[in-house]
Amino acid sequence: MVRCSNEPRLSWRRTPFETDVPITLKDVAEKAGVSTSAVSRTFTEGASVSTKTRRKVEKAASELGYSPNVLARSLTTRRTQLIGLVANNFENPVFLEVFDRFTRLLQARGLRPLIVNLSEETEPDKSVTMLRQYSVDGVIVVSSTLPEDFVDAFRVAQIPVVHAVGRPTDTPRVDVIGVANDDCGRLAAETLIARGYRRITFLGGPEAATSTEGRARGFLETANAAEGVTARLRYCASYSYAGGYNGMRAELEGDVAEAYFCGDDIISIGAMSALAEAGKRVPDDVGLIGVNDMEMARWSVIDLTTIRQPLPEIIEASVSRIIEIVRDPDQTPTSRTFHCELVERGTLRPLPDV
Amino acid sequence: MVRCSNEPRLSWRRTPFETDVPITLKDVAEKAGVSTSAVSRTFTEGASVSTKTRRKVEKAASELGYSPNVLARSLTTRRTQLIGLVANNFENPVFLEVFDRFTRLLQARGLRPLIVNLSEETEPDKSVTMLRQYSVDGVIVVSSTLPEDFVDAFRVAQIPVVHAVGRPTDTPRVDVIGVANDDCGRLAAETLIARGYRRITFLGGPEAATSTEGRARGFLETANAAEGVTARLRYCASYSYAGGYNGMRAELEGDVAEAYFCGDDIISIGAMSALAEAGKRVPDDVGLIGVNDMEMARWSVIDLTTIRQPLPEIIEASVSRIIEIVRDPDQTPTSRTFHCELVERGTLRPLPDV
DNA sequence: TGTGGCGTTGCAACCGGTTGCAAATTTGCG
DNA sequence: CGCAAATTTGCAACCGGTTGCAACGCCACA
Repeated sequence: MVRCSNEPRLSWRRTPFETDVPITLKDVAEKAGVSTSAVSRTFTEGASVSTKTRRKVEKAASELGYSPNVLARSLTTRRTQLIGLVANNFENPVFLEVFDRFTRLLQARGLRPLIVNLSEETEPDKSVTMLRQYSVDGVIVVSSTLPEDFVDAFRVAQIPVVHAVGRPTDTPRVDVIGVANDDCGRLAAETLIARGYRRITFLGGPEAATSTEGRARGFLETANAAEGVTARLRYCASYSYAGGYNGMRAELEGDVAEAYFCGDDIISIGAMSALAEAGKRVPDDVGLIGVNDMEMARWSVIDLTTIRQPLPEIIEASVSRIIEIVRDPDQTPTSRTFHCELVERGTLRPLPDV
Repeated sequence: MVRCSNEPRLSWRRTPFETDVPITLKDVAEKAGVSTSAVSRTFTEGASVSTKTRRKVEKAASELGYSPNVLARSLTTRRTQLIGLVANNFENPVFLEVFDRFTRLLQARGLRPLIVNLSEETEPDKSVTMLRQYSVDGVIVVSSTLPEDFVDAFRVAQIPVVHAVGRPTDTPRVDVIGVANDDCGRLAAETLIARGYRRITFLGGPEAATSTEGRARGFLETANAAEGVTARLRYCASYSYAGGYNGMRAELEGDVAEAYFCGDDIISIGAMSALAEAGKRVPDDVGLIGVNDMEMARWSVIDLTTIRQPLPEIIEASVSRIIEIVRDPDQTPTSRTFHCELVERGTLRPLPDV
């Protein structure tokens, strides 16, 4: 390999980016007539450099279009500024909003998201290896359907990890940011009952998802406590349109309930489609209420009544938290719980007249 | 900093991931009783190692749970296996499919996607710096609305770049993979005219988007060549639900056309919502045809007639191409053009009886 | 047994940075 | 102006790997 950074470059114009070989510390040091340490320190917060050399270095650096190589730096600082963003559901449109927010927030903090798509991965260790090879500073697992072993694997591997949209508990094994799922189920049941629905069903996500269980519990608790209300459960194969669609198709073969609490907005939309195909009108024949309040819920073709999960807040909290843990890894994991609220739109019948 | 990899570890069980400090080459070398070079070569394809040492090394490595540090390696090999994935539209749900496919494909090839969200970035150089600091091997720009300066900036910075979903031309400045946008516009116009629509309008994306111009051109060409057909144009502010919604709202204030060719499925859906709110039925009162054939287009609540852009193929081609360019950067940029096809669903009136 | 050839091995330099330490310089103060 | 303290600087080692090169061991063949 030929390094020729010392020889004059051939380009007729000397703009920062018209160089053939990446500029290194050494190039800048030479040009500025100082040691490489001086250059390094100029680019290191809080290091000791006189204003004079700093100016010389900055001049040389900007003339050469130099910017430090984060990866080389990471070798000694042990910080890559890389954050693994692990997800396993690319079917639910809400995740586009989620990625949008995560990527912006991370970028704004000088971090870079390294996406890991676990859609068809079953080996926790493999995903750990994938991220360890890149020495990510930390990992944000954003999923409520990923088996616990996955997030556990990061803990065991000593990689700082935050589980976003996970299930908060009193003594979590890793940091968790999520919502009170049972409250969410309770709120749904209360809302449906208040609307006068009597035969109601929870059309949940995958039975194994951490979110499903809590929502089912809260829903059933409240429903069973109410006079004359019968509540049932049905799980969908995934948090996706197809999941909701097929779930509702199955319902349509039997006794259709008066209203459904869907485990996610996307399930509601799938259900809505199946109902439409079967000639049932929403909300006239069947009521629907979802969870999330994703962007699409407010589209007027959808116009979905739903329970808002404060995703922006959850995401912000996750990013802040991972930064904290990276800075000081010896923290006891904590749960942070956000609360849900009802968002009224057009898929439930109005409150009965008093 | 204290390195203590030589001292016995304290954990009661010796599983690969229950170590406190990341395992390095040296650890493995020591344990296997060989030099670090031997270890390195064991993990380097095509290097010269005897079967005996290879076995010793592999044993030690797996006992220690060692996997090489890609970033450290990249210093000498000049390959990080990192691919920048640059996008600026996180509002169009089709991008979730796009990300899903890209991330899977890249992972399958041993590459890692580094997402860069350019939603609110206006400085091309900044995005270049962001990616150069991480020495990405290459960049895939996936957008038809990003100003050309951005992808140009990568070219100038000598970073291998592929522009996916871009506008193919005869002499592209960077590699481009996309569709024949004017064919796409032509196909739309032909389809609408065949259905007997006479007053038709192109409800395009942002006027500055590379895709919009070609589609408009093909659309107008064909429409103007047809007897008794009048065609108009209206641009939407963005490829998003809101873009389409507001675009159609503006239309509704004037002369509503008989049918609309929407520059993207998501624009169709926005338009559809605005129409529904105005009490217009699709396709009875107004016809709609989109572009993309995104997942949602087949949802029965949407059921959108559309022109399919072969995204899976475009994405596969983009990944293959970036790998080629990374391997051999001195290639003349080429365009690769895919063709569109009509997908019939429920938002156009049927063919008139013959 | 001697010798040539080949596959394997380790040394040491290097990739692009950072950082502890001691030397060199500047500053403050009497 | 002299001297000690504070600040700045460069040297050199190191981060975790790779790789050119020369030395090594082994085997075949004469």
